[in-house]
Amino acid sequence: MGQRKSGHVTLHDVARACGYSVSTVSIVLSEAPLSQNVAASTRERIRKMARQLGYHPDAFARSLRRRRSQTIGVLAYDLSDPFCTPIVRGIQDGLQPAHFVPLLIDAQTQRKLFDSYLRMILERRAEGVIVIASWIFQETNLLADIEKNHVPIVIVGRDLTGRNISSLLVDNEAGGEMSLRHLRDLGHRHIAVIRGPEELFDSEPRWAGVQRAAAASGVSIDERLVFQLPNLMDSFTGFEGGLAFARQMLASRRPFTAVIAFDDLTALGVVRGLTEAGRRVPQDCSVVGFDDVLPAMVATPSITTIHQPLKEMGLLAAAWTLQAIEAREKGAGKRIQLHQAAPQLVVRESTAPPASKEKSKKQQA
Amino acid sequence: MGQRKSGHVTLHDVARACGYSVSTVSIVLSEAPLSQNVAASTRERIRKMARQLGYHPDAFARSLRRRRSQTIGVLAYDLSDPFCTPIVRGIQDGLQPAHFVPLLIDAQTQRKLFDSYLRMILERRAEGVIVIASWIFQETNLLADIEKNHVPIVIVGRDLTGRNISSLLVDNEAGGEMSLRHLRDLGHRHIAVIRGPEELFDSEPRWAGVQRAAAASGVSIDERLVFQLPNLMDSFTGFEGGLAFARQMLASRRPFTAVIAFDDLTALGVVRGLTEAGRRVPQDCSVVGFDDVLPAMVATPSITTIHQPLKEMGLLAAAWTLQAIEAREKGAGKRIQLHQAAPQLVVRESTAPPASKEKSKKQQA
DNA sequence: AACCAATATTCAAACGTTTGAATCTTGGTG
DNA sequence: CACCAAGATTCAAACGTTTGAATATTGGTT
Repeated sequence: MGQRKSGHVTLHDVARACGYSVSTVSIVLSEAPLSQNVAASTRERIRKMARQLGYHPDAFARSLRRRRSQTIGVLAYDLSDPFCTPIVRGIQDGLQPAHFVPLLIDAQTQRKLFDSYLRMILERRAEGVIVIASWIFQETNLLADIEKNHVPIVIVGRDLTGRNISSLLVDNEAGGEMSLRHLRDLGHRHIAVIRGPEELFDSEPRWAGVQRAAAASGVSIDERLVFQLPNLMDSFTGFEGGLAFARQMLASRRPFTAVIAFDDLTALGVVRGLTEAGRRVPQDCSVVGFDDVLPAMVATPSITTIHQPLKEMGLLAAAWTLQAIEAREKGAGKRIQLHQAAPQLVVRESTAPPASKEKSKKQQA
Repeated sequence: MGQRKSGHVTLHDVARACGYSVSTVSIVLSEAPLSQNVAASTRERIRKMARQLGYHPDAFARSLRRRRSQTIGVLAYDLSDPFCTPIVRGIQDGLQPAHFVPLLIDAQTQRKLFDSYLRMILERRAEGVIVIASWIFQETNLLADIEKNHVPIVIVGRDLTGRNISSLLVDNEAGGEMSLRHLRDLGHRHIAVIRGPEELFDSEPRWAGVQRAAAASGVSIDERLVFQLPNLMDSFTGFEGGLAFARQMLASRRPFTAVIAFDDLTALGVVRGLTEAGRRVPQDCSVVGFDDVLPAMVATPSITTIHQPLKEMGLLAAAWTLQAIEAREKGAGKRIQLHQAAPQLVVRESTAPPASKEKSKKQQA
């Protein structure tokens, strides 16, 4: 009935329907400070009518006028990677109390999409941007655009403080250390390592951590048992890489009793490869992953891994973004921060002490 | 430099900078039909200046004026469920060519969040809504609101055509049949079944399919080998349920050589339970899942399952929504549709013929 | 009776676009 | 030289809000 041209009920409609001016209605419905001055009876009447007509304020008009979008762009490099979703959830939860909404989109590991969606995010006047990144994010040209528009940006999963961007990631090196130390404590001495792809930021520090812990605890790592995943990678090539390397390792007949895989999917690939060849995990060979994503938890044996506090990282990313926005409003200069979240060793079923002391016997069979 | 009060470059800025009126600049930059009448030289000049200043049209102002948001609200019941993400990807891909953007949010299986986010979607004037649903979506009050605002809506994962909503889901019954027939063809006769939670729409038809195929192929299902998952469920309780039931089945000492699990996570739980008790999959017991999500693929043994064409379903959902929007513009009445996507059996490592004992030996023939 | 301070409500301009209608240039034609 | 049709550009109103300033309505003091 009250609907004029647009399919939506507007302030105007409500005003006309209850005989007050648009201003009054607006003041009441948006609970502006002035609404204290509005007679309680009027308030009641207006509210009732609004409800009755099914009025919802138009976010566009409101944002245009208030110059606030209440939106944070969230750009995930690959939503189907189980790594992303807990972070996203943390972000959403962190934004909600401030009445901000994430504008969440999936770059599907394609640079082209990434770019065009980033532009879209700017056009929708996001007040901040959170990028969940990995290799996809190495160019700076878009950053320049963002900077030009003074939109605060936080990146999770990479350290880009060098390019003046607040960054949030797990302490990869500590995680690497943990995995090696765990295996060492179990008694392993012949440990294979599958490093991450060269392009991926996490690869280097994890490997460094492993090496450091090895040196510190007197374990030497046989170079011939160190592999590296190839570059192009969606969450699935990790699995395939793990599988391929496991086969390769076994074929080389070089003895090893444990594998440190770059991430959980890689670890699962390794398990597959070992199982294929008749090696049992963990009795014949231990495997440890990294990330602690769902598949690692529900596989049998479940994968011992290095847990990343993903949800907490998402929460923090949201908090930083909001606080950067606030700072900008107050005219405060922007402050770039870095946080390395503490990883945590989660011991599950895929690791155990190495078989017996006569290692070669069983393993070469 | 050109930026006045807002942090953003506006049409006005561009106009002033190159000495044309706002209208002209708008016409050129938005490639309106009138822009054919604009001298090529002016066009060039304007474009160049826009680029130089870093102008991006304000989506709010544009949407307000054009009365189009170019946005489809996408409400996922649980983004961290690996079931959701492929659908989301399909939706996003289906929307892109039409220059629509999904406003994607995660209801986290909470009705309260679901409601408040749905309102938010309406306020942001989404031109359509796609709900990826399961149990969470059983009330109609919100639907009424949506209807009132004439926003087309499509639901994927449930049949709500009864409530006048276009629905898109897998043919659960066919899937159920497939899983039973697969096991039967392998020679299994003692098959346990774990049904889905009662509240979940999929549960019933899958079970019906299993029963139908059983009847048709002369396999009888022992009622005492039929279980049902409890109601409250995030994607993880499926796993726990499977594990619990596996233990229970084994404890009952009732013989069975295969398990049909409600979904992949449940299947993985079953595998865990069987393994715990020393039963090998598939040599001692076969397990089949449903959905074909990532964890089923990367586990060892990989899980034989019923594949849902999730991405295609997402694409179709997007197409339907867009076409409903178009129809509404043309004043055509709304048409509600139903599609049951064809599932597909994916044979992997978790199923095999039953161990050849007394009875099964004969039946293999 | 004039004045004041609350209290209650409305005006009108603005946010950044788009677009139908209006205006201003042209050069070409009769 | 008056006239016209394109061709090129601009006017001005609108989209649905918000908000500082203005106005109208009270009853209460001097």
